[in-house]
Amino acid sequence: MSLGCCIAFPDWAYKPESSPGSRQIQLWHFILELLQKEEYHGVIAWQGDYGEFVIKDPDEVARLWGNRKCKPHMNYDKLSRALRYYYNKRILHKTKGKRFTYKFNFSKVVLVNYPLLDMASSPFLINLNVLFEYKKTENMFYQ
DNA sequence: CCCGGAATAA
DNA sequence: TTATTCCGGG
Repeated sequence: MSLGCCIAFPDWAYKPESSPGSRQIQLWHFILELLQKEEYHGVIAWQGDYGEFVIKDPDEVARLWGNRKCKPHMNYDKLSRALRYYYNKRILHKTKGKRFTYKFNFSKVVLVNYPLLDMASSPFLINLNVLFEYKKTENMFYQ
């Protein structure tokens, strides 16, 4: 278990993208990556309910994402379409009425993995469970 | 802005 | 399969 500035991630979550067998960086993993770093708090940050985040600078997030994926023409319109594909996959959902605001779906995973934990008491454990969901999505890829 | 269909790519 | 691109519609 590694400890970041304020969020704890399991060690497997730090496996480099370039390691053999690993896929290309996924958007929602990238989002978590930005959320984890202090220097991007002016661009994207946790805000409101647990798992809820706000894209404060959509153009910049799109630019960063486009930069990572070598897609220089990336913009928020296209990035948000990719985020919308996560709705059916139950990775994300929209916080209606709040501009540029989305929320990670982790409640179910919390119940599955930590039935006795109080979600409201530990933000970093919730983020941990987001990554457990990731592990499930990736078919235990990192295990 | 936000939504989701459709075509296409890798 | 996960986006990317384009886009009509609310």
